[in-house]
Amino acid sequence: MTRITDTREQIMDRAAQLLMSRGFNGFSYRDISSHLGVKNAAVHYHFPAKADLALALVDEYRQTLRDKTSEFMAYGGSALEQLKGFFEFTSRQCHTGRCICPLGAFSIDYSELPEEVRRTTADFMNETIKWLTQVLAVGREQEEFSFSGDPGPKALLILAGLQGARQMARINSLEILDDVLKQIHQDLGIVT
Amino acid sequence: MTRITDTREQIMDRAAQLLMSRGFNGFSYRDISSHLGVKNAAVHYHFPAKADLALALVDEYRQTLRDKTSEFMAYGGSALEQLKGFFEFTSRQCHTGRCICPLGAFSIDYSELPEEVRRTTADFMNETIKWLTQVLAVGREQEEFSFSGDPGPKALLILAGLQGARQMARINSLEILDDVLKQIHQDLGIVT
DNA sequence: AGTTATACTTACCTATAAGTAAGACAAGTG
DNA sequence: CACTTGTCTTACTTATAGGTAAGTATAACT
Repeated sequence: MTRITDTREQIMDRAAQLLMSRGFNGFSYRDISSHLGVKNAAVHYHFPAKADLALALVDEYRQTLRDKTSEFMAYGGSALEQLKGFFEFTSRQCHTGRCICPLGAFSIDYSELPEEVRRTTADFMNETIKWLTQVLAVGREQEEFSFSGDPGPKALLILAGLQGARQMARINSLEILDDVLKQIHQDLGIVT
Repeated sequence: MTRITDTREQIMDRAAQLLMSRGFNGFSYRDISSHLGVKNAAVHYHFPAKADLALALVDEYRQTLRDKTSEFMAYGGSALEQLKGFFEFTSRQCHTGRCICPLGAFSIDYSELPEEVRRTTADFMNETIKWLTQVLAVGREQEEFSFSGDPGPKALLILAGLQGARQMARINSLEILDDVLKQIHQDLGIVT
């Protein structure tokens, strides 16, 4: 009774969860198949090599971000709302066990990944940077928040801060992410 | 003619390099032994389990930091110099291929690590946070730099920013680390 | 000279990983 | 009805990982 691509979606879901909780080299096809109650080869049927799975995962993640941000990129809008949405998304992911960002998960094994995965991962990162840079520029223009210097490096610091906070939160506690988010707000002059 | 503990030191050196370039699960005893021209079991002789190696690595790293900071923690001093020393140390590590900070390397596999390694890693992180918090507090007191809010969260943001920047630099380029460092300076009101 | 400790090597073991080839079976199509 | 297509299972292969037990060489100690 399994619907078409039903298993495929389930594989993706489980893989995404595993990727963000253990890293790319931290889970195996067995972890996926046993959880779904299918055999190992079933996963290989949908994703012949693990690199195919990696590619699908990063693509899916990128598409999600694109859907959420494309409207803003095209027409502008409330930068503060975009920012808050992003922060909440990040926070919620961590609080549901998906503490490692896909970028973080892949960065460790980056040098061993196939070229296509590397390119897609890098593209994803650059899109994110570009988006946040514009959000910061627009938001300062509209006086929703303030900061000194160029929006580009500022965007990098915020993204790196979130990335690092997620890592540190794993070792210590999720409080660290909250503190870092609070500090980012403070540095942007956003009253909470 | 191998001097006492000579091989042990070489193992540590190579392991540290591998840890910071591939992550803890990204290298094997074989990677170490083949590089040193010894057999696999020789590494096991010095570090029976990989967890023992992990412990030694994080301990060594912690000791390094302790040596560099203990004087400051005891008597105070120029916070700006401490900060610059830390930044330069980080930057130099990345530029010599040791892009992944040990904390970052362990954070991915954190949940699978033995309790002792986890505790030591967490201790190391907390020591670093404590140190940077004090550096920030003293530096603001002495008007070497400025920022708003508590030193604690600010220290977290800076550490997380560096941590994240190292990851992002792996995917993109080392320029990202430089940009993030520049932005941190800017946000602290340090003129470069 | 004989014993002991150190620092290895040789030769294994077990577990698990990714991956593949071939077959089963159901649903739909000409 | 025969045939194809999509989706899986069974039953492997190959490679590598961490780890161990037993033996060897060398220097140091008594």
